Order: sequence, then structure tokens, then C-alpha cells
Amino acid sequence: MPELPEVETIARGLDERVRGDLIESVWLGSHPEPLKSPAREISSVLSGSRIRKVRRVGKHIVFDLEGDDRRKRKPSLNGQRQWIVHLGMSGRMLVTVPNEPIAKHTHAVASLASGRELRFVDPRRFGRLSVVVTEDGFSGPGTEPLTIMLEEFTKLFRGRKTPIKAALLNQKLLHGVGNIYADESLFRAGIRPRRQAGRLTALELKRLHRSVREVLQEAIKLGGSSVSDYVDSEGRKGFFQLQHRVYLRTGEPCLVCDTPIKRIVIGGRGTHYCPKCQR
DNA sequence: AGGTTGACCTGGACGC
DNA sequence: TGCGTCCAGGTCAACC
Repeated sequence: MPELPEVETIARGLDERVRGDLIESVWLGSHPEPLKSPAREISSVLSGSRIRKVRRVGKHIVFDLEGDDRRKRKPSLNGQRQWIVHLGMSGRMLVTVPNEPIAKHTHAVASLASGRELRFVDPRRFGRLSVVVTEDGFSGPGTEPLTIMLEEFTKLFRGRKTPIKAALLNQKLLHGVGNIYADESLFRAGIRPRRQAGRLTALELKRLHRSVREVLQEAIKLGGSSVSDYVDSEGRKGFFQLQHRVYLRTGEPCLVCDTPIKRIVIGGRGTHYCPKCQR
């Protein structure tokens, strides 16, 4: 479900609601897939930790934790302690009251000292929970698209033979861009998704660099895209889907030139573009 | 190494 | 109503 703007919206909402709260205990479900770290480790790092901040890195939600001063800190837990959540395609992080019925596909519940619960719900189980305890902390697989400079952006694609659409989805290059925002960015930059990344001109890369940042920033302002049932941590829908110019608009007229939007498959992902506006 | 494909899951929409 | 097919916001491991 979520790409950078949706994860940003969710992380901001969570930060507002649970920052400063204390995780008292953790329940983990029986499906092994969502747990990227061993269950014991997740439990031991989270239990008794205070949430210092919730933020986004790429498509990951990062909970920065600290030991509760009123409790004994375990000696093995020095350095930065973080809870990392990736929502996959269908994951949600909900803040609920305890008597709220447990939704189907709930895989983790953290009980908070405030009396509320943080619940991770994910029908498809592509999402992942992990904990990180290191000096440096979690930095994500690639570079942040919102702050990258043109020079570095250009360097990412140099010599690459893969289609620019596939390169935009490669999280080791830019992290956070997913299928919606790759298609929308390429439309706004006027670039065909199948073009070889390494063969884009300097001008095209400049336009793409600008488009990616503009599309993501606009989407954050509108709370992300709700294409089926996406809602943020407070159950609110996003509205950027109303600004989509190509994504899931197969056969509909281009909003600029009326040409029907085409759908092709690149890297196994549905890819939408205007054959006239994008070259 | 970089590039491509299929596997991993559930569920909703659609056609018959 | 049901059953089959296709599609969906994302990674990964396994191949070439």
C-alpha cells in the first residue's frame, strides 16, 4: 500500500499520538513472515522502552526508542535502539483503545502505558517488523529523494541499462519511490518509462529530479494516495489519488492531450503513461 | 555485478 | 452463489 508520502503521513500521525509513551509489553502473532528479527529480540528491545520519536526513512517507519529511566537498563542494550516497521503492500499501524476488537490479520500489539495499544495489521503479510541496536542507527537502503541534489541524482542512473521506471523503483538508489509516484513523476517529466536510465539527457534528468520531488511533496501535503482502502494511523484517507494523471488510468484520456493512457508491464509492475506526452 | 523473473500472500473486482 | 482470473501501494531469492 504505502510509498513515501503515505509512510510520511503515517509516521507524522504516530509521532503526534504516541511520542513519549512507554511500551509496557508486546504480543506477537504466530505467523513467522512479518518478523524480520527474532521474536525474543523484538520483545526484549520494545518492552520497557519509551518512544522518543517516530519518523520515516524511505518506506520504513522508524521508532526511536530509549530505555525507561525508572527501569533498569539491560547492559546488552546500549547504543541506539530502534523499532523498524515496513508496511509492505497492505500493512497498517493503528493506535487503538484496548477494548477495540482485534482485527483479522493482526500480527503485533504493543501495550502502552497511556492505556492505548499500537497494532500492526497486515493481510498480505508482506510487511516486516524488526529492531535495530547499533551505534549508527537505521539509515535505509538508499538515498532520500526529497533532499537529494541534482548532481547525485544524475550519478545514480549513470551507465544503467535498466528502464528508468525500474531504476526509480530500486530502493538501493532512491528509497521511498514506489509504483504510483514513479509513474506520476515520469509523466510530469515527459519521459517514457521504458527509456534506458543511463541514456537520459542532462535536461531530462533535471526535469525528472524536479518532478520526483514535486510529486512527493504535493502528495505529502494531501496525506498520500488512497487508491483502495489506505488510511493513516487515525483512519483518515489521503487525497492525492485525485491528482493522479496516469496511475490506474488505463484507456482514459490524457488530461493534457486526450490520448488514451497506456498500460505496460515493467519489472513485473503495472506501468501507466501517455504515449504522446512522454517520449 | 547488473538485470530480469517469479514467488511470496490475501482480497476485491469482474466475467461467466 | 460460486468459481476462476486478474489485479493491487513491495521486496527478495534465484537465475542469466
